[in-house]
Amino acid sequence: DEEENTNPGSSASSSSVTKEGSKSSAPRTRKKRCPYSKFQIRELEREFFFNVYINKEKRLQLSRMLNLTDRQVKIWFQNRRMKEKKLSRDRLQYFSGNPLL
Amino acid sequence: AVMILRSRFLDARRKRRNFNKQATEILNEYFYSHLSNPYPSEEAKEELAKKCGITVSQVSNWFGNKRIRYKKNIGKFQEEANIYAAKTAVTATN
DNA sequence: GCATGATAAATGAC
DNA sequence: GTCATTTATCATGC
Repeated sequence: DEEENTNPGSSASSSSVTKEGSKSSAPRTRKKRCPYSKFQIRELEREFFFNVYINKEKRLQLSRMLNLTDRQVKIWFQNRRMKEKKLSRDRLQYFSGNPLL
Repeated sequence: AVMILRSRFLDARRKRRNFNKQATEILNEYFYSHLSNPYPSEEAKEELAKKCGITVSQVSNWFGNKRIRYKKNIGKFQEEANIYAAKTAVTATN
């Protein structure tokens, strides 16, 4: 069930140029949200289990393996840490009878 | 036992349940009375959460969804906007 | 069948 | 780095 990620421009070695190579620092269109595949998530989660903070070396290695950009892996770890924090807050609230009342 | 509870909790994250009508009223009242800047402060969120009987995260989710869905189709919410505008106008005159 | 709440990528403030 | 947020997607309610 592993549909590989057809990331627009991720594999392409050429077209990573900002449009209109001339002067206009164009208001870059926000990158469309692209859900990651099960395989990508598993590998990211596996690394997150070992260290919540990933170093630059492993980040580059992981980005190549998963066909993601270095920036995407970095942001994934940031979001994942926020998710972990939220889960902790929710667990606390869940097991305490009286959170905010 | 704890593991079962924990797993059930994690699975229940996405088990959506609609808010009751009163909570939706309160949230909409705030949203349409702050339409120019529908970004409640952290304190305002906590108070809304308390009044609505939901969590602060749920308040944030509601405003996030409301802002973008309102912006994406203002016309669809026009009737709703008029209702709450009239409601707040009445309370203002009293 | 969409409305709605929650979550997952992506951005930007700080 | 954190963190509120935007946006699209997901999963459910009805």
